[in-house]
Amino acid sequence: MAQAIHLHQVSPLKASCQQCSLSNLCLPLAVEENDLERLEDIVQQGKIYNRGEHIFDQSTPMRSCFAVKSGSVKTSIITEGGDEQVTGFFMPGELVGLDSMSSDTYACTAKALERTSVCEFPIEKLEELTGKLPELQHHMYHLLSQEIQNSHQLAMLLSKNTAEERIAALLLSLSSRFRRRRMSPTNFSLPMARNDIANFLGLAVETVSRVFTRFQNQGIIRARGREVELLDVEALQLVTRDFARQGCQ
Amino acid sequence: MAQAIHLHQVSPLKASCQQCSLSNLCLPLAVEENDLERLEDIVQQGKIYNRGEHIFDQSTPMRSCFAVKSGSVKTSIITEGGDEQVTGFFMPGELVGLDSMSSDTYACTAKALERTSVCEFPIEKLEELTGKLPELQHHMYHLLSQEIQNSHQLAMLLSKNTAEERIAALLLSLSSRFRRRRMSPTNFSLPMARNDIANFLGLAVETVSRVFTRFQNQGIIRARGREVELLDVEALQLVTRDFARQGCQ
DNA sequence: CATCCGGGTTGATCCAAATCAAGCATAGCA
DNA sequence: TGCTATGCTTGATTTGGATCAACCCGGATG
Repeated sequence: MAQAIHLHQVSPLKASCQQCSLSNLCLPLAVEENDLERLEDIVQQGKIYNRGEHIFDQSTPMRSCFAVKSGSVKTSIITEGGDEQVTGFFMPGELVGLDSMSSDTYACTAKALERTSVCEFPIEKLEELTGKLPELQHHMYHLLSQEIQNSHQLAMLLSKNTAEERIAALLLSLSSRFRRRRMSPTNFSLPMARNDIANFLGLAVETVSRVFTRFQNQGIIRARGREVELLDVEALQLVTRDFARQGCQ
Repeated sequence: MAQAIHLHQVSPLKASCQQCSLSNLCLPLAVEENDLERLEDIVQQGKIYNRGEHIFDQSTPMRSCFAVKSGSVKTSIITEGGDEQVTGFFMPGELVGLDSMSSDTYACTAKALERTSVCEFPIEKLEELTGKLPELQHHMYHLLSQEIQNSHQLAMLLSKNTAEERIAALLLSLSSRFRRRRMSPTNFSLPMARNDIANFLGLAVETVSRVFTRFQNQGIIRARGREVELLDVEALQLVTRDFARQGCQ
């Protein structure tokens, strides 16, 4: 292990949540400054995964959840039939594996969409720590419930909205997540393939492609491969809202 | 300690999880016998709601989550446009409100589908207690993650499955939940209207109706209004294909 | 008792998106 | 340099379920 080489040095494996630029998005935000090292004690920081590598696999023993440090992660369920259902995309500062929290085995597979580094939180130690730090416990509950809400939101998108609305919603979601990280909310590169977008949104790849070009022709976005520029955010928001309004007619 | 007043009486408000027939499905299952009264201390038991009454409302301050004691509950999100999206049905022994856990306001509205009694767990006290009882905390995490998984399953159903598969899956889910309660898994009455089923599964009412009669003509079920009899469970499982999961515990 | 009304069923028509089918661009590789 | 694989786009055709429309039934109401 290349990492072992570094061990006798200035302990690069010892996490330093304080210095992490994501500390205001990630778990540290819920921890008092003087308790922070207790969190740092249980974290294993800096694991790197290459594009396509699995961080954990569905049905294997659940040991940890993971915070994305850089890169991005896709989670998906594989059915017995071999069908894949993408259940989420995770960006820096976000926690992966919450859907398997306190389960015996992972409920989904997590795969790096690009070169990705993560911080690992062993579940036993995390549970133990949340028992001692009410703020952290509160935050964990909040994250978990948030995840449920997200999923309900997705279900709503899938059951009630058109292809255009779904894609507009995804673009806006990504946009706001980039903004949170102080990156451009209008000019970013999609971490995932069209295929993954289609799967996630319950569409055929062809439909995703068509909607992208339609948006482009309308001057709402500009897209070249995975590079995307949102030219008219208002229009995108309008697309997602129009449908909600139709209920009134 | 106000509850102590009632203790020498017949204690109508004092919860008695021990005697509750659902204790092996509900929160008490995670609590040691000698800690049980700490759980009982924070519960407000026996609230009754009539058909159609709201247990809590979306966007109002989140105070408690609720265990269904008898009857059944429907949760739904209302969009700005007035659209309703049913997010779940809850039966005795199940916890409602987890999607709003540790949020400021409720993320959905919970409505009694019939005359329903619930036990109320004030969220602050519950959080405090889970900090002291690791088993209970573990169970809460488990319930929350389970809820995420259920929602992912629903998303998959909505994005990949046909009308017949969705309805078969719902019937099987209800069936297994009745079985857990030691009730007939093949002969029960639906707590919800066709309308709610349609909304929940992302279908039109007409489609739901058609599928029911189709199943009936195929001899898979017998349905008269809300009364349902599953005549051929194997056939139903076959319809759902790789969607055989969804069992709990 | 007639009426009304919400919930449920059934039939006819239409449409958004899936599917089928090519073709194109880029990257990795021998 | 060409070959293959992979991802993306575009066009033609098909289809599952939505929508529109009518009707039925049973229980509540005046």
